[in-house]
This record gives sequence, structure tokens and C-alpha cells, in this order.
Amino acid sequence: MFSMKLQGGAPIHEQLRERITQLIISGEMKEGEKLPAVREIAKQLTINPNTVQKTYVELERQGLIYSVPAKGSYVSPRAKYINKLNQQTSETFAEAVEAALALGLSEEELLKIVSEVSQNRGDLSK
Amino acid sequence: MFSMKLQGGAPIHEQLRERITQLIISGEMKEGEKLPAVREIAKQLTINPNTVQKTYVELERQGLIYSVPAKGSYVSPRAKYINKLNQQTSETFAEAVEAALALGLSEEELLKIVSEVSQNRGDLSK
DNA sequence: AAGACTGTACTAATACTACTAATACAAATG
DNA sequence: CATTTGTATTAGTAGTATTAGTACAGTCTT
Repeated sequence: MFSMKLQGGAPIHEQLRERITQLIISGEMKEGEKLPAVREIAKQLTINPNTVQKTYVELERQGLIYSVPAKGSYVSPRAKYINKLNQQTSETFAEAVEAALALGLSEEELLKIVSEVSQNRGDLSK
Repeated sequence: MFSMKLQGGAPIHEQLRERITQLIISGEMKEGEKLPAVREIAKQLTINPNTVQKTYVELERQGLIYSVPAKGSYVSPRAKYINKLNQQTSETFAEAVEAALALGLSEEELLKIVSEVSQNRGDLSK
């Protein structure tokens, strides 16, 4: 199921996340279906369970899956829809980045703005 | 002229850049005026000339100043105009970041997109 | 032409941060 | 009650940004 070769470029948790996302949007994993346990995947790929955990946390934040402590993690009912929305948002945001670069802002400035806005946003939820 | 106390939070080259930008937009440094030499500022602030150099490179990339090797660095004729455009662009981009966050993208994803788009853009100029 | 300026390039040491791992905890299930 | 689940905490490691040290090349004044 989760057979995959780990490349050297991107972080492991990210490669795994993309792999699982692919399985969901391709339909190989159906909505509501239970995902393998973190230790199960970690064992198969011979990586640390915490790395899988990080993948699951991010997938849950995206809304593609949801995790229940002591039970398991499951594919979200609206996983495909959410993924499509995220893709469209990413594309639109990429265009905004291109425009900002063309208008003279640097990559460093854009990274700084993203960090600052994210930080301020996080403060609101406290 | 360049009296300023260096805080601990932000990088020195960044603090200096903001200071000089402030001097330009406030009118204390007029367009065409020559800026102090990198070693001069470095001596006053007891920092490394290379740190000042980094500030000048970034200011030149922004278009606020221009440097002539073996001569000096000068305030760009259109410095105020360019700075205003940059500020407006920053504000608009910040709104785009807020929207993307609200739509479910994470700070990490946004940072990744900024890096990727910047990278692809840099390749075009080769 | 010589010496004192200018910006610039290269290398290295340090600080910081992301990534991964090791371990322990808490709840549910059979 | 033992096993399996997700989760939290801590630490080590690697990659990267920041800053400094040093050297280079061109210009200007005398």
C-alpha cells in the first residue's frame, strides 16, 4: 500500500505527505477509510514514528484526514474537495508571489511577510 | 547621522537597512546625496564592513540607492517613489497571505511556494 | 606614480533552525 | 490487563543564515 522509495531531496515527512495525498485523490484510499498506524508505516519505511506523526499532523491540519487518540487516523469525508481547494489556493498564491517579485520585492521580504502575518494570525487564537 | 542602537532581535544588516530607508523617506538624506562609506558606518557602529555591505546590496536591489565601485553609494533619484511602491506591494501581498491562510494553507506551505517561485524566477535570468 | 580612499569577492567561524530520532505518556480496545 | 492507538517531550544532527576576517580591484587626489 505505502510502498515508496525515499528520495534525498525533500524531507521525509513531506514526501510521505505527498504520497498519502496522492493515494487519497487517486481514490486508492477511500473517504472514511482507516490509515495505517504511525508505527506501522514507520516500520515499513524504517523511519521514526515521530516523522510519520508529523505527516499526520499536517494532513489533519489540511483537513485531509482526522485522528482519534487511541483509535486511529481516517481519511476525511471531504478530503478530495479540500485538496482541490488547497491546490487552487496554492496556484493563486503563487501568482501573487510572482507579481510581488515583479514589482521589486525580494524573496527575503516575502518570506518575512509570510512569517509575520502567520504570527499575528496565531496570536488571535490565544 | 547614522546614530542608532542595535537591538538584539533582528539581524544587524536588516536594522541598518530600515534605518537608512527611514532617513531617505523622511528627507534627511536627499536624492543623489552620497552615503557614508561602508567602512565609515562599520566604524561608527563597531560592526563588520561586510555587514554594511550586505545592507547596501539589498538597498541597491530595491532601487533605493546605487553603488559605483571605487566611488561611493548614492541615494537613487526615485528612492521615495520606489519605496512607496514597495510599501504598497508589501501591504497587498500581506493581504494575499492572510487570504491563503484563511483558506487552509499553512505557513510552511506558503514559505515553500515563495521559495519555489523565487527559484524558478531566478532561473530565467541565466 | 603613489598612497589613501571606494565598493566588492572569498573564506571561515558562529548562531540558529528544521529535521529526525529516542523515549515516555494517556486513552481505548479486546 | 495487556496491546495498540495517537500524542507530547527531549535531544542530537544537519543544513543554513549571520557576521566577521581578509584580500582584491578600481578611482581619486596629491
